[in-house]
Amino acid sequence: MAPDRNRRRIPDATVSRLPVYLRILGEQADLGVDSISSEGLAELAGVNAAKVRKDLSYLGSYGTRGVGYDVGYLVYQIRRELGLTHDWPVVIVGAGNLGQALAGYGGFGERGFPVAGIVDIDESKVGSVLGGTRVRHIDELPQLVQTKRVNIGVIATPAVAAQDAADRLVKAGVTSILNFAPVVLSVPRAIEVRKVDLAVELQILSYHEQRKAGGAIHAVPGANGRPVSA
Amino acid sequence: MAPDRNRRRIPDATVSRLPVYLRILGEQADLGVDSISSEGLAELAGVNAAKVRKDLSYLGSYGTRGVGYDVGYLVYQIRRELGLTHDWPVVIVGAGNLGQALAGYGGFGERGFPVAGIVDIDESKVGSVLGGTRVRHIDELPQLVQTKRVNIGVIATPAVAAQDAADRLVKAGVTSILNFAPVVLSVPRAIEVRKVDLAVELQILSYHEQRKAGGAIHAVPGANGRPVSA
DNA sequence: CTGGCTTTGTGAACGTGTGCACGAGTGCCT
DNA sequence: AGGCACTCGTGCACACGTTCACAAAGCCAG
Repeated sequence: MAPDRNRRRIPDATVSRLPVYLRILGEQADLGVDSISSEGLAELAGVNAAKVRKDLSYLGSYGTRGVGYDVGYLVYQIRRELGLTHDWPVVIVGAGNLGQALAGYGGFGERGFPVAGIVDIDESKVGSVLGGTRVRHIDELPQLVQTKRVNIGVIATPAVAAQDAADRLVKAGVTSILNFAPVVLSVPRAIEVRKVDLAVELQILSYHEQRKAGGAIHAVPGANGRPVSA
Repeated sequence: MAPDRNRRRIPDATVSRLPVYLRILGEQADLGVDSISSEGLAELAGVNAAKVRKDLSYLGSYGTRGVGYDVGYLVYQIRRELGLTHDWPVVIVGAGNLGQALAGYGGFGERGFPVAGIVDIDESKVGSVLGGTRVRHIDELPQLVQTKRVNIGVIATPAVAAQDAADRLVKAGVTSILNFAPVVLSVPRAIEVRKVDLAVELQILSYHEQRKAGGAIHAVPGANGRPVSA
């Protein structure tokens, strides 16, 4: 056994599943479960057991053959790998509907992502208080990012304002962005961007619905074959 | 059956990109652009040009060599393939922070997913009006789904209530679910589920942040293996 | 201590997705 | 009319992700 194998370079697909394992393991720990098999974890996570084992193997060999994984230790290792050993304050840009909901949603702070601040470009929104945080003007962004050591920015602006928000975030020193606006952001290579687009998700569901209905759309009685395009 | 149907079976990865192309094409159309090359579209979508061409080829050969794609026609074809030729009313379960934001966010209706209704299990929330829609009690869900012909349900409840919400949606006849709660839902195979988990997204960003910092820090003593006997 | 049972960790096969490179059409210009 | 510049559509090779299958490793009973 090499003392420290190259545990680096975890596949993207695995990284996106680790948070799911982490949440489940936390729940199990709360239930008093202190050991879990790859199969048990797989069932709870809704994935294949071999996938769980391979995913966890990227962290190192933390399981015990014939027994399973120690829940507490695994939680610790995953948290370590995901960088969740300390909080990551986030700044929200945009105090509209979504920004308000995000700020009001307590889940962020609980999970290690406290809202360091909310900013908006609209003067009329500045000063109001959302989820215990006062809305500040976007010009205060650089100062906010620096004093609170914020690395992660959340864009909750309308589409047209999103690129400007991104530019400001990057300029202020943020290096990761979670973007809720339906736009493709243009940012320097070094900036990590993740996008959450509700319309896209719904349209994907629409595709599958359309597919199910594909043969027999109830709304078109008597019409056989495909509709004639005008 | 029409032989035309054989061409169906679009890869998942492509399906998830079509909405992005669609949005961009719509914007271009509004700008008066009536023809676009795969390279132009690729740039706007932030992807590879060959990927765009391959993606669009699954819809059929709707481009013109030497010229590009007719924007209007492509919009029509993508909308058709995604099943966006008519509206898909959605029902939102959970009138908390997120449910309110979703209902208040007008973007749904605009993009063809009007909010047919919002339901909550909490009597005290029933009756209030969000985004022009009155909150109803969850017991009215089956009736709502049937009268408004809803196929898509959105779960915006706390985690503990999500599975129950899913069960009710399925029972009411919904066949696609967009889940915002951080739980793995258990539903019949035929039900399409998509999950949006903000904490997961943030944790993925955290991983990358940790990684960036990781190279410099690297100050973990005794990182080799775990203690032999517990 | 030995044998049997359980579960991990991983090599290998398979499937999906990506990107290059180039043939095949298409329109424009001379 | 013919050549040329341009761009699509796609075969192919490679990268990535998933799943199977099994040896290695640990635990327990007797």
